[in-house]
Amino acid sequence: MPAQLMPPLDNRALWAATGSCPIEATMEIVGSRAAMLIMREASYGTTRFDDFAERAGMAPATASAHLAELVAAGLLSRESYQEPGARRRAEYRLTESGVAFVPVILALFQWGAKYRAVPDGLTVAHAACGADVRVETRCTRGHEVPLDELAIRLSR
Amino acid sequence: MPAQLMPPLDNRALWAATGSCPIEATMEIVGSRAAMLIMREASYGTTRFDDFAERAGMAPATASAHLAELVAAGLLSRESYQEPGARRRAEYRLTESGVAFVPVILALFQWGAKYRAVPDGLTVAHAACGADVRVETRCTRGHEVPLDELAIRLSR
DNA sequence: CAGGATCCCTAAGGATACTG
DNA sequence: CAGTATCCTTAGGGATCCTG
Repeated sequence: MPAQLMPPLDNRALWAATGSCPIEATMEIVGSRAAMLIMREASYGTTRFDDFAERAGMAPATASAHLAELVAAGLLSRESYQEPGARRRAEYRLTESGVAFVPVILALFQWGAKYRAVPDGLTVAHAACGADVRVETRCTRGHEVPLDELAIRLSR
Repeated sequence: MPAQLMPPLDNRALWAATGSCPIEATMEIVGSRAAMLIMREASYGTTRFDDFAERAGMAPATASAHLAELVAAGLLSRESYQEPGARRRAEYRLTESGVAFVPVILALFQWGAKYRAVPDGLTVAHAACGADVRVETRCTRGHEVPLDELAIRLSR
């Protein structure tokens, strides 16, 4: 039905020219289910160790390992802080590159909501105006780009 | 630095209300590196078995297993065809839901290109006008939504 | 609360070889 | 070309228990 997306090309020639594939590089960091769920939680505002483990439904050891990896990869920051009179706590927050990762989460969310999850489920909204949010593919000239009009190329 | 994204909330209450998390549901299908790379290839226009295995750099058995899974999940279609005088071939193409998955690929691409891969690497362009393409978060009223103004909610 | 240590176990996936 | 079959290794990740 959808004819074809982009002319067939030999990607390996392209990857060879640049040294690495951005998608593969990304998948090396968040390619596991656990890492992606941690990023989901962080995107929802979770900051505490136990909350990550509990809400993402994983063992503390798993949460620990993946939180450390994501901190090392620069997507999360770990700061320990202490409110006066309380004990020390650690908190994990999205860094700038972590925030930049949110569109990935959103794209996964959007696809799953449409093709996998129950209808009338969750939506993501623009807090300021209340309207639903979706990810769009748009070019720098402002056109919304149909998915069959994408072309990959070397930028130089 | 990026303060926080969305007010902290207990997602489990939300997931319980709807039955499943769209992101988890999506990760069950394409949560493995191999499956995602197959989707990358399909998005680039690869259609033949051997090309998938070779370009995604995986053993034929692995390619076989994941192609079958993705066909079963409805993201790819498998058709065998026969050009007159030639032998039968099988070809895998994106279905409608497979095309809808492209923004995920694009978001991963965009993040990796910015934070992981070499600069001056690959870009994705709008074939019709030549300008670079990126994924944007935009609400239905047309605002481009800063990532710290997203709010998740139950749609009913 | 925020983990570290240990154990175990299964599934993902590479390598190699073979077939219609 | 489009796979199947077999073997084998590793990493992901659950369960449990312990600690500052």
